[in-house]
Amino acid sequence: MSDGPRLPGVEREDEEDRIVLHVDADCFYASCERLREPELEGEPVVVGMGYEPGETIGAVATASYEAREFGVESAQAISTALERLPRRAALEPEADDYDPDLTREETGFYRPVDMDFYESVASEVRDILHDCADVVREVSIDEAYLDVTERTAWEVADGFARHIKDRIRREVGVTVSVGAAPTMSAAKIASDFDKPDGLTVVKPGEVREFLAPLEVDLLHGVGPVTARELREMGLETAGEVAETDPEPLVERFGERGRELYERARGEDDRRVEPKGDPKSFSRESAFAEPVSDSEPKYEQIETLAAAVADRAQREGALYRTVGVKAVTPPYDVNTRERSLPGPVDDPDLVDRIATELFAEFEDEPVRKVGVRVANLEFSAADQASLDGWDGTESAAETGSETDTDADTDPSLEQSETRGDAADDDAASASGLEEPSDGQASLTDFS
DNA sequence: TCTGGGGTCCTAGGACCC
DNA sequence: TCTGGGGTCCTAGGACCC
Repeated sequence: MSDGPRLPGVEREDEEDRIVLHVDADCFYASCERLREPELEGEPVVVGMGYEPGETIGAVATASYEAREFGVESAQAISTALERLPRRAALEPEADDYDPDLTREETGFYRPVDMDFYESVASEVRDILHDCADVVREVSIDEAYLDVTERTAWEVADGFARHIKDRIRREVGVTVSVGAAPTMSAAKIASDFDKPDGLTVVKPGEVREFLAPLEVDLLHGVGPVTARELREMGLETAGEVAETDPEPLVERFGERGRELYERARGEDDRRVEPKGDPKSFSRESAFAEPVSDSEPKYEQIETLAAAVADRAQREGALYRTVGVKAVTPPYDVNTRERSLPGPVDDPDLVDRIATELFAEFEDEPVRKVGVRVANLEFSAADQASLDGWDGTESAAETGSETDTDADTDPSLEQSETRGDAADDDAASASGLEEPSDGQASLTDFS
């Protein structure tokens, strides 16, 4: 990095010359399905979340480009997708949805999401990315930023990106689109510019020009709401945003407005950094139709609470906040949450708090419920070493069914920390956290 | 688009503290 | 008893992303 003397007054040396790649797999889930079912090559493929073969419930997670031609879109209800693109199986007379008028050409293949499989494919892609860059930020299962400043130069950046694309295609069998630019935000847009199997290089000095003609909603962070408001302000393209007076933007959108203005001008000084620890874990699930009875709702809450707590345990996370979500018709999202005085790892507590928080909605029609833990702390390593005197590694190994007895695992031990508390929840699970309010009683660890 | 699931970040008001 | 200003934490909601 510091290869050579720096002229006084010429700072931002390292801001000038980053080479950032954004690598984005093309309709990743559908590509994965084709890996194990090569017959799907060239055919319309729809991967549905919550979809079961033969059913019409769920939503489109990914549609192959062939399927998109029929108007099938991501996030669409499967029922809608099926109207636009019936499934190939409907050609068979014995199928429930058999339709004698259908032709092969107007049908496609529907598959349920199989995250475990996609994860295994993604990890092969990841290995290649880490092999090709010093810093990789994984954004999602099918998307990552790479800082390749030390690996290539602008003159040959397209060859370098091509090399990565080729390796992934050869070694894994899926195609990716790559954008190269001096900033993360421009690289992101560049990777989207020429999908699928695209490669777009935007060199320093070309960023403004590249962005200028793009519609505002192509900017990262501009969704339907912001796009509409920008249009109301007379701003249709990134170029128009770049040239406008930023003050009204800041007034209307706050900090985001400033960011929007800068990104439209190609200004983005974020470094590519590895992703840090997660901030929250959540699980949610929708009912087939709004449910008014309290029973099934509480049952779901309990299931989700257990799943979330289990996830946190497996990941070695303590949490200080437990929350629930209740989506009521037509589509009102209600959230409730409660924070504890200290971080805990306590599945029973998650269940109890979630149940209490949800009570408010027990008589209302609810179409979707969720449970969340947040304010996470990852002290698993410390905890293992401190708790480890008894040889057990962590609470993760103990089934929550069996360890109602706090003695079985010190990390689950609870202590009263507040006389007043309507929540005797007010407990800290480990002696690791020195409670800021100087609660005693947690020091009885040794 | 009548709506699936898992996340992130920002904002705004109120409580509480100094 | 009235009153200032600043900071932090908590909660609820909203927009957005994949």
